[in-house]
Amino acid sequence: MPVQAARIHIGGGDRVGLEPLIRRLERRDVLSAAEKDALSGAVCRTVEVAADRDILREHDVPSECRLLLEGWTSRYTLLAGGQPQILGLQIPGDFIDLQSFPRRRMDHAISTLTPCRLAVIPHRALHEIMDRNPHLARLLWLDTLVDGAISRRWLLNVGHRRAREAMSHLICELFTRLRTAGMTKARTCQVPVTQTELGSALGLTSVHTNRVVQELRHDGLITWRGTSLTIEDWNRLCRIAEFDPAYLDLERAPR
Amino acid sequence: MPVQAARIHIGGGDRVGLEPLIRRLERRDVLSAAEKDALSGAVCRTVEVAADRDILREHDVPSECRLLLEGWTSRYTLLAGGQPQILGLQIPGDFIDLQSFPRRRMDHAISTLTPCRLAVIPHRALHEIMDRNPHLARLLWLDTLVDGAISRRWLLNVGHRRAREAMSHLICELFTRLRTAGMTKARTCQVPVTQTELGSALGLTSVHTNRVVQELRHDGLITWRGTSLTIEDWNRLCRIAEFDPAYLDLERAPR
DNA sequence: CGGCGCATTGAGGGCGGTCAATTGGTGTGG
DNA sequence: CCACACCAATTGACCGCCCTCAATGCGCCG
Repeated sequence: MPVQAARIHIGGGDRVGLEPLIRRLERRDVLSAAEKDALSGAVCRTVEVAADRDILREHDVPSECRLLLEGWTSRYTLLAGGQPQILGLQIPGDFIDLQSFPRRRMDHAISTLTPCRLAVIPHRALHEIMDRNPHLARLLWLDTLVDGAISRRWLLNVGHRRAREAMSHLICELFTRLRTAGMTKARTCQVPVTQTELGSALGLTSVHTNRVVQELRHDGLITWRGTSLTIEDWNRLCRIAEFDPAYLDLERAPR
Repeated sequence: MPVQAARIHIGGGDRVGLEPLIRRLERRDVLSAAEKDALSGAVCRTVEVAADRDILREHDVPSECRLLLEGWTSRYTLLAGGQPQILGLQIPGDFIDLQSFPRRRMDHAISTLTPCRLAVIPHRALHEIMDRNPHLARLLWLDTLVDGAISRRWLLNVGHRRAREAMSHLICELFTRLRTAGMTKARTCQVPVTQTELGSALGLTSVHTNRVVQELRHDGLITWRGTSLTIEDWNRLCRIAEFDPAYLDLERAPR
C-alpha cells in the first residue's frame, strides 16, 4: 500500500527539519557546508503521515529513502501469531529505510507510532552522493551500521538480561538518542508511545512491562507521567542497565 | 591484545580462499573481473589463529578489516556476570569487522570458535575501493546491512519465540548461509561448535539447548552427531521456524 | 455521561533457569 | 592396552521470572 500522505510539500532546498540528523552526523565527524547542502538538496519532498499507519510493508521494494523529521516510527514484523513485534524504534533525525538503497527489498515493515513528518530522498540522489562524495557516503554507511549495533544491543538485552535491566537500558538508550537529536530538556524527554509498545520492543507483555516501570518508579530512578519521562538518577540507571553509549558512536573522529 | 598468529602469509594476489565471499556477492549482483581483482588485491596478508582466541576486543580501533576464510568465529560481549554472550556467528566468506572501516571503535569482541584462517584488508584499501568503485562499495555496504538484518532476525527469535522455534530458525539460517558459501553436501553440513555455543546465541542455557536439540532429533527434523548436522525434513523445519531467507538477500538484482 | 484506550492489579501456570550428577567419547600417558 | 583426565552431552529435581487470563481504575474526548 502506498504512503497515505495528508499533505505533501514539494522542494526542500532549505535545511528545515534536518537539524536532528545533522546534529548526529556532526557528533561523528566534521561536515562541510557542501555536504550539508548535498543532504538537504537530496530531499525531493516532505510527507505527513497520521499515527498507526504503515509506511512500508515487508517485501516492498522502495525507490526512495525516508528520513524521519517529526514523530516516532517502529520496525516490526508479523509472526504467525498475528500481532506485530517491534524490532526497532526511530526518532526524529533517524533514517527509516536508508538500508533499502543497497538492499532493495524490505525484510520488515515500518509503521508510525505517532503522527509523523518525513523527508523523502530518491535512491538516485544517494547514487550521486556515493559517486561524488565518498566521505558523506561513509557517514551514511556508518549510520546504518549504528542501526545494526542498536539491534545487537537489543539482542543482548532481550536475550540475556532481566526485564528490569532491559527496560533500564532501553530508557538510557532512548534518552541518549533524544539528547543527541536536541530533544531533551535537562533530565526530561517526551516519549510519545505506550508502555505496551516499549515493552514489545523488549519482548515483554504489557502487564509485565507495567510492573517493571512501576518498580523503576518506586526505586526513584524515573518519573513517567503521560508522555513525559524524567530520569531521576542517571548514574544509578546506567549502572543497572550496564549502559555504555559507545555503540551509538557519538565520538568525533575522521571517517 | 594483538592477534596471536601462528603463521602469516604475505601477499594475496590470487583469489585463493575468497570463493565463499565471491559466491555470496554474486548471488546478489554481477561482479566484474575487475571487481574480483580489486577484492583479492585488497588483501595484504592472511593469518592463522588457533581456536578460542580473541581476534578483537571491545573498544579496539583496528586499522584493517578481516575476512574469514576458514573456521567459525563469534561476536560476543561480556556482561557484568562474566561469561561471554554470543551475538553473532561468522562462517567462511563472512567479513568479521567490515563495519570497523566506517565505525572505527569495536562495540563488541570477536573470538575464534575453531582454528581459523583470515584475510586481512587494510582500511586504506577500502578507502580506495570507495573512491574508485562505488558499485563494489555498495555491495560491501550491503553485506554489512545483511549482517544487521541477521541481528534483527535473531532479536525476533530470541525475544518473541519459543526455544524450539528459535533453534529451528538458527539451524535453517546457518544451513542456508553454509550452502551459499558452497559448504554443504546434499542435506548435510558441518557445525564445528558445541550445543552450548549455539544455545548462547539464542540466550539459552546448555541444559535447555540440549533438551530442544533432542526434541528436534526425536521429531525426525534433524540428525546431529559430532559436528555433522543433517536436515531430515527441510520443509517442516522451515515451517516450525517460520524461516523466510529473504533477509539474507540472496536475490540477484542490480545494486 | 458514556465509550475507549491505556495503566494497573491479582491469581495461577509454564517455559526455561539453576544446581548437580552421570554418561560417553576422545586423547594422553603409563 | 588400559587408567585417567577432560569436555561435551545428557538427565533429574526444583524454582522463579514472566506469561496468561481477567478484572478494575482512570483520564480523555466526543
